[in-house]
Amino acid sequence: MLSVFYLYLFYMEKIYTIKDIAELAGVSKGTVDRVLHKRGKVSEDALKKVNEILDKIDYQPNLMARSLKKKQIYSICVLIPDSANDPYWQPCIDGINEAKKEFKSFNVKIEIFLFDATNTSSFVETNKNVLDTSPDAVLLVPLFHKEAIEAIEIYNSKGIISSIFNNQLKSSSIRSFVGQDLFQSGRIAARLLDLLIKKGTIAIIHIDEDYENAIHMQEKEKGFRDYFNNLGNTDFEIKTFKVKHPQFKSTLKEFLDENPAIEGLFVTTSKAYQVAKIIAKKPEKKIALIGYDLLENNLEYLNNKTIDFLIHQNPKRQAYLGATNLIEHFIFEKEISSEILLPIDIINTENAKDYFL
Amino acid sequence: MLSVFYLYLFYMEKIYTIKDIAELAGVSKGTVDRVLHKRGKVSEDALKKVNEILDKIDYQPNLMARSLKKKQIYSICVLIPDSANDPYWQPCIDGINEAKKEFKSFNVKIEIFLFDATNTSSFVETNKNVLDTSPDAVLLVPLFHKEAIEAIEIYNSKGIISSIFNNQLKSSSIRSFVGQDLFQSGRIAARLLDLLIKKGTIAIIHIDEDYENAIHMQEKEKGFRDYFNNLGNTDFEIKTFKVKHPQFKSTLKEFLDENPAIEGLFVTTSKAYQVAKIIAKKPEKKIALIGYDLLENNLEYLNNKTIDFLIHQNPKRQAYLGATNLIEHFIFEKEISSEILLPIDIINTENAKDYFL
DNA sequence: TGTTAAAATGTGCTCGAACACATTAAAAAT
DNA sequence: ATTTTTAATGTGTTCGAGCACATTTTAACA
Repeated sequence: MLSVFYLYLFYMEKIYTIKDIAELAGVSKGTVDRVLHKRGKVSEDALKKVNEILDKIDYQPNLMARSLKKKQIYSICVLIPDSANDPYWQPCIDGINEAKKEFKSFNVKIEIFLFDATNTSSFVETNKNVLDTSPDAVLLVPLFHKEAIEAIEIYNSKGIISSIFNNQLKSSSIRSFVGQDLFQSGRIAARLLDLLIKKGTIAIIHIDEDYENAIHMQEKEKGFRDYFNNLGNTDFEIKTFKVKHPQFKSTLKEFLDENPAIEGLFVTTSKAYQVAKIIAKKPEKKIALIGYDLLENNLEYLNNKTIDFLIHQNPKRQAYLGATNLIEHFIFEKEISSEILLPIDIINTENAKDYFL
Repeated sequence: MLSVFYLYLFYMEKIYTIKDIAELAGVSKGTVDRVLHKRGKVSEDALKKVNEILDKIDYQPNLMARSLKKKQIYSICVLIPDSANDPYWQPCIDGINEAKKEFKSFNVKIEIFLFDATNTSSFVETNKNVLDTSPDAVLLVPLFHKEAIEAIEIYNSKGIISSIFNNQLKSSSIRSFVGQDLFQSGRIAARLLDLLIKKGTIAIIHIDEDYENAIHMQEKEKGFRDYFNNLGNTDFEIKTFKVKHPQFKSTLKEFLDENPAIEGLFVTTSKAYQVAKIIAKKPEKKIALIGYDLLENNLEYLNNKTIDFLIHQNPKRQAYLGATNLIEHFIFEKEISSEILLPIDIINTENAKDYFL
């Protein structure tokens, strides 16, 4: 019964055009256009008549017609670390290419610029190259704090929109950040270990890279400790272990030998496989291990159950959303979301392959 | 150096129009149009000339212009169970509305039809109503096997595209399915329990509803058992416990009392909270509990740690992807993906809120 | 060869928004 | 009162694809 009425409304929902408004207001479409775009040269009388109509109806400009007319091509440059040095970044490139493909028939050009993640000057240089193309927006991974801020300030002064993803960075010149809540991410790891083991020592392992991971690791540790602090008195002891790459193997072995009570490990970077390699050789005792990112190496140890869980930072989706946020701003005049926080995916042996979309 | 060359290519990448092709081939745009749309009435000579050009260039029709011209409004009807009876379905409605909003400026009208999940004839009736609007496509949750097949056959005979989501259903008339791999979903639950407990009895609990969950539950059980079978000889014993709603409480209590060795429970439907309510009253022993879906009730018991993990079936995204798959077919002429399997999200206390996007 | 039918090709308008340009009305200056 | 200036309003073209219709070319037949 009622559905007939709704059906009626459904089909009645008129889509108004500028011409419709002009006729309703008794003016020409030129005048309506001037009102809509506040171009002036409209008498008070005409302005009132048009606004009265606009108040009454819900005018939605036809975006097809608009972007057909506006021949402007928006250009977006994306700066990502070269995946040759670190496979973590490959999904980002895939994500950008997906966005590119999806919007290929629209007036946007997206270009990827790769830089060397181990080399600050490569980052600076690449930003210079990007600037030379004078794009409308830049999406970048701000690996190098100081240099990123500098680059973003320059973009901002030239009216170029900058968005970042993967790494958080505070600056009023940044229009958008896409990433994860790292504090929460640490809490998730803590909750998982809390379920896996009941007592003993847990170590937070920071494997530092050549480039800046400090903020990442600190936030994760804070969240991790926060979880156990809020638990109240438990049978857990939590230690932090920092290590740089070269002497990594021997020092970690030492650390484990010195702390026989260790029952669980939380590796705050994507290098859990390096830890797994070591503890896999100690089959006398199963140590719970949690790490980050679906790298080949990590998956290998996940599948042989040396790693219990991996936390997925979803770099592909981060890059994709960073790009589409900008694209949709340009072609659909959407607001740019200032912060997009992705869900933090928990991965085990069985759902790992699902996340390679 | 090299980048200058790429830059050049980048800006040179010409976007061809039908007019361009016509000029290049030395024919009129009408002829090009006939070739592109295989409308016939083209001489072999002209066909060859146009195809030669088309082979050389990468012609991408301007979708703005196309959808501006084609005033046809595609209509898609979506059939979802009413969330008044089962809150599981509310996110589906949200997902459809999101798709609706996203594509509101395009020539698509999406209408949601709700039916009563506990009532077969409501489903049949709603399908009749949908048929009366003669839509271009139907997206439905095929809760009732036989009736769904029948409805889909009718749609097919009228040239209406049908897609399904949430429940798998085999029929050659179905163009698309969006859902999860339920077998794998069972394996994930198994892996989680394998990590939570080392030995003892594990029960698979099927809480049957009035409507058809049978295939769902069977597949999940198969996957669950498959995981443990492949583990080889373990200290686990796996039991299955089926129960219908009315006598639920007492029979489950009985079952637990009769099986004191039970260490873990896997509830194959979204009713884990009902089990949690019972075991929460037995604090003398922590029983590991895994269930499905982020319902209010489930989250409550997840947060007080009676439920250890929930598996997220992502109904919102299922509905959203089901809709966009069809929408993009109509407006961008994309191929309809015949099967979209969503990742199976593992939820604990800490990442639960992330999944309410 | 001339006439007609059929096939092939080309032309021109439309969709809605944007904007340049033409036209008209009102105000200011002579 | 008439011209000039300025403000206000209207008209018409463009974007690219799609399609109806007009026109031309070729084939068929008397």
